[in-house]
Amino acid sequence: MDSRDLPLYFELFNEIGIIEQLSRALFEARLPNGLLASHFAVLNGLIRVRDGRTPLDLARAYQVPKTTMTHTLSGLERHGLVTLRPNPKDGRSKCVWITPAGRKFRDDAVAGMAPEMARLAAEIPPERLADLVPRLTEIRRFMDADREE
Amino acid sequence: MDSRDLPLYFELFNEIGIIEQLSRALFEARLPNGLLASHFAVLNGLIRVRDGRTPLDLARAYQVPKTTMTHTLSGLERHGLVTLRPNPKDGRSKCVWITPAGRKFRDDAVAGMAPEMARLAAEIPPERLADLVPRLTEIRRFMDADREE
DNA sequence: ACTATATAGTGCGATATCGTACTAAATCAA
DNA sequence: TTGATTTAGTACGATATCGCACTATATAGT
Repeated sequence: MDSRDLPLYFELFNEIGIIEQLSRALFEARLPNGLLASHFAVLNGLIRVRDGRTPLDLARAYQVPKTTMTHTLSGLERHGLVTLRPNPKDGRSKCVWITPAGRKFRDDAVAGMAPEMARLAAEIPPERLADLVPRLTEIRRFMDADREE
Repeated sequence: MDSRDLPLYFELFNEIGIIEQLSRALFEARLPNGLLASHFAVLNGLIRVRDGRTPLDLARAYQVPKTTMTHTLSGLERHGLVTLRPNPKDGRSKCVWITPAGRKFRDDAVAGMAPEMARLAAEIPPERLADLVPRLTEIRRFMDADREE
């Protein structure tokens, strides 16, 4: 790699970091009481992929230490948004199930974000994202795979 | 906005969130002792833009509460990487200056990341970023401006 | 000038994140 | 089968992040 290209890669991650911070702030401003983006992300994954997965599966999916996932799940359970049951296939493990309240909470959060997304869409139309998102996915996939070596 | 476009925007922020997490982990793995990405980011900004700015300026630049910036700066000062001096133009305020040690620390961190960036560059060549980064910048600028209303 | 308001930084408490170490259960090795 | 190793989850402690409230200084209104 030409060393003159290095700043470009730093700039990429810099922009991504700032957007992440802004989007998280935007998001959390619409979530009630003690619930954060991390809680929403887990609920969202339980619906988008499937529920019944183990805490460790979820920790790997979200790239967080398992202790962090334990903490996040305990918060979700305290709010009645998920239930933890023993894993019938492994006595050490548990399975995470989303509750009706959890599903409603997630749907409401998504609906609440729609106006914000519409404001962004007015500036950046979907056609421009159709090209952008796959490129980010490509980068994410590579980094995710690269990490495991 | 067509409601069918909504998932695309969620996917955008989802990808950005994951990449941010992976890049931060990659980055912090290369930083010594008690120093995190937040510390590096501040040092980097003091060099990229200029030093001598106030803590509040920095807090705004990085979209963090001023209490968080106070904490981050105290950590940097404890490690001798920045110095805080009274602001000659405002008795309530201070100015943040990077030290030679801080400059060296930042340069070393950048150099240490070069191999990681090179691995990414082997997969995603700079030509593809040349187009990607400005688009992210556009989104970031809009969100940043939108936030202040 | 004097008062009211706004602003810069910090102390403090609450919660989040994460590393280390531990327990219990599963798997592997012989 | 038995003992060693691996794995799932958690308890605990350290630090990060952030909101609230406070002090000191600056600015605006009169």
